[in-house]
Amino acid sequence: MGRAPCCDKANVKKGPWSPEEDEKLKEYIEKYGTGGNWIALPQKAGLKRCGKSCRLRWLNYLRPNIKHGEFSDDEDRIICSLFASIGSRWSIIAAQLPGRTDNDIKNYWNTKLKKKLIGIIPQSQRKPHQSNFSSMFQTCSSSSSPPSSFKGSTSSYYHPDGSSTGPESISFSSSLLSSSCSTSANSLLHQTQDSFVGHMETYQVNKDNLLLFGGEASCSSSDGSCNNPINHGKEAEFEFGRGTNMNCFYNGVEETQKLILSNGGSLRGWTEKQNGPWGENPLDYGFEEIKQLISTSSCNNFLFDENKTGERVVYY
DNA sequence: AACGGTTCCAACCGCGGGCTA
DNA sequence: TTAGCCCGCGGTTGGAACCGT
Repeated sequence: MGRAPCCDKANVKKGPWSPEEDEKLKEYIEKYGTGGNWIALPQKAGLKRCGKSCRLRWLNYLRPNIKHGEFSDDEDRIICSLFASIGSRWSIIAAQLPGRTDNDIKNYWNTKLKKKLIGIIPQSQRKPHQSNFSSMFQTCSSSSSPPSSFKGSTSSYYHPDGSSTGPESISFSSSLLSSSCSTSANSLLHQTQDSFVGHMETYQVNKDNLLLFGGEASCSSSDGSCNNPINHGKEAEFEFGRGTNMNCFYNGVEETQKLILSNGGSLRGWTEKQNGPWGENPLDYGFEEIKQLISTSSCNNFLFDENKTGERVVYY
């Protein structure tokens, strides 16, 4: 059973916006704001448009400080590295590029940037698709030697049938420490992804506000954030992906935490979500393939060095 | 100039998730 | 707990603009 339509489709205008409609919408929002209700807005503003259409028009075109036109090399690099890091999460990528909208970036990627990358290396040099645990972490070519806290260990893995294996060890790439990454790479170390779920036995927050796994604390997450991480002594449910940070909430205030697995830190229950952004091709070219293209292209400030990362792959 | 193919981007669509009653 | 509502996201599409012949 499908959901009810958001508006009366027979009585709403579709297609390109006229300057008059733009003016009406802009004027209304500048005067009254959105009121937190896009569905009711078009009627109040005297527009025969769907609320979603109004929202899109405002966000992608009318709102102040929207940047149109050519993307700079820096923006290209950020998009490349973020795509390699988190896939087609356009809203997250857009958040790193002031003035750009997710739609803009999506279009730019699909029409230009991807082709640019694909044109860079010949087909014969491209690897077949693969899904690799290590791909969840970005590495930096400029990194210094990794500190001891780069290695984590798992107490066990569990499977959908309830069985478990282990212990196993996982080593993580040096990019887990943002200090070893380039400035541009740092800018993308922001958003946690949701394609790996797991269970962290313990962690702690050190004086530098870094989350150190292997200490005493707890973290709970189902969406890439963890709640009440300050509570100690409990195991932590978490979910995170290719980002290196976890978004946590302290008394309702979101903070981004850098994620470091320390020696003795305990991970268990790694599962890779089926049909997640890493399990399927985000575009005609697979994520891994695009990533490889990026790693061998002009975006190579953000190299993915598979040799420095763990090789453990856990599948259903 | 005319035509057909391609590119680009604004806009649409459906879905998932959060919120609330 | 559940159902309804809305928002925001990512994928897709339609058509205008552009380009080559």
